[in-house]
Amino acid sequence: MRISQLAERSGVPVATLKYYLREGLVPPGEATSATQAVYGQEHLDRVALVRALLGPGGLSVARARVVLEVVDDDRLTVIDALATASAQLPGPAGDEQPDTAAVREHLERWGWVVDPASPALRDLAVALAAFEAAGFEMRTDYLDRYAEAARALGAIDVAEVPGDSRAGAVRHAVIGTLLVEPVLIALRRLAQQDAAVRRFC
Amino acid sequence: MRISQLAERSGVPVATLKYYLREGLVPPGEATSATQAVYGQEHLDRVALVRALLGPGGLSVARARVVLEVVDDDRLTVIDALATASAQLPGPAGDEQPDTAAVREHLERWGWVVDPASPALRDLAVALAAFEAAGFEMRTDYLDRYAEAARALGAIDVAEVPGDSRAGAVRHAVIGTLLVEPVLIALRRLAQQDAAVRRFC
DNA sequence: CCCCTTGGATAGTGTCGGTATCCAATATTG
DNA sequence: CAATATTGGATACCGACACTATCCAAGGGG
Repeated sequence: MRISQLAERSGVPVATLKYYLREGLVPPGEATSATQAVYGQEHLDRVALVRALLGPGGLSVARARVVLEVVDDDRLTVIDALATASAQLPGPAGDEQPDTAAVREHLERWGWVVDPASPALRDLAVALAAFEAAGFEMRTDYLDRYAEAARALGAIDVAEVPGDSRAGAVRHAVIGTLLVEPVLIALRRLAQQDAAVRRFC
Repeated sequence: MRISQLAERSGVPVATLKYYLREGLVPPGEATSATQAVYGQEHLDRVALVRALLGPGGLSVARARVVLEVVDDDRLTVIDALATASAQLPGPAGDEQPDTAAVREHLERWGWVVDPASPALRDLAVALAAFEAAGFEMRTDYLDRYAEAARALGAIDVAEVPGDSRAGAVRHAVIGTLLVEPVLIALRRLAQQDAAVRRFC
């Protein structure tokens, strides 16, 4: 199909598709001449993925490009791809360099094995600092119960990753991690409402 | 204290404080003359809260203003305040009006009681739609396990809300909901890493 | 043959947080 | 009391970002 058809089927304006092509979020179509290219189902899928990453996923164009490059790179192992990509996932804003000692202590208590350079470590430290800066106290037993729930979630997710193909595994792990986050947030808010109704009504 | 001291102690530039005052995120200080006002500890706390909402909380200035108005409004019940405020919390982007029938079916299966008009309901439907639009399948048993974990989280949170003062309860419920989200996201990513290491290494 | 679409480049738009500047009124200090 | 500094308030400006519009020459289809 040509770009106008790609625009029509994906629901994304031609000008925006050109922008995505320019930014490297969508691979170029197969050129049939200097001013013509054809696009296939793969491009349609890719555009849908890009829209999901930029919209609900909350990624900027620059971060989405890096994530997609990682997903596309066949040389990386699943672990490496996950680590590289997760560094691009949106975390708490700011470029502070928080003290992660307390966080690493928690992880040790839970028996979690993670890369000490992981950006999620920093994200957690920043998130906890922001919580306390806003005037709340993060109690250890509260955090421990949260960690236990998170451990269950992580186990579910990793069990879900297909083991047969590297590309499929990376794609599922990276994109799944990101796009399930809004699902989890919405579920938690609904669960809070249910619990609040039971307690206060 | 005067505005320059407020700026110094909070670490926020004077120009930005003026911006927050203009936008109604921070209440005006007590005017002592036409060109002078004094600020107290309450303002310092408020500025810290605003920074947390705008930064890690991910709220826009406009949404933060509504959330703060709700928290400040003594006439609302805890449930009403939670509902009003949670409508301002950042959900998946976009202004689509998704079909929530499937989501309400899930809730019924889980036995959750929530306001059918809740924005979180819409957020969940949008998040699930985005996940599927990106080419993934959301299996019922996967979602069920996520819901079970979310239920545990919601119960923890609501048990945490102080029952003695309305203002404290609303503040804790609204702000706590929001600021714990980045903590949960970071915990999940760390848990995934741990689980991935155990599976793939 | 001739108009239409295309790829490619470039410039413009709207929003949004945040800054910078200016001003007259008022404190503070010597 | 006078010189200097600070303030509140208004307004203009800024840079980042995700598009969006325009223009152009080169093909392609009828």
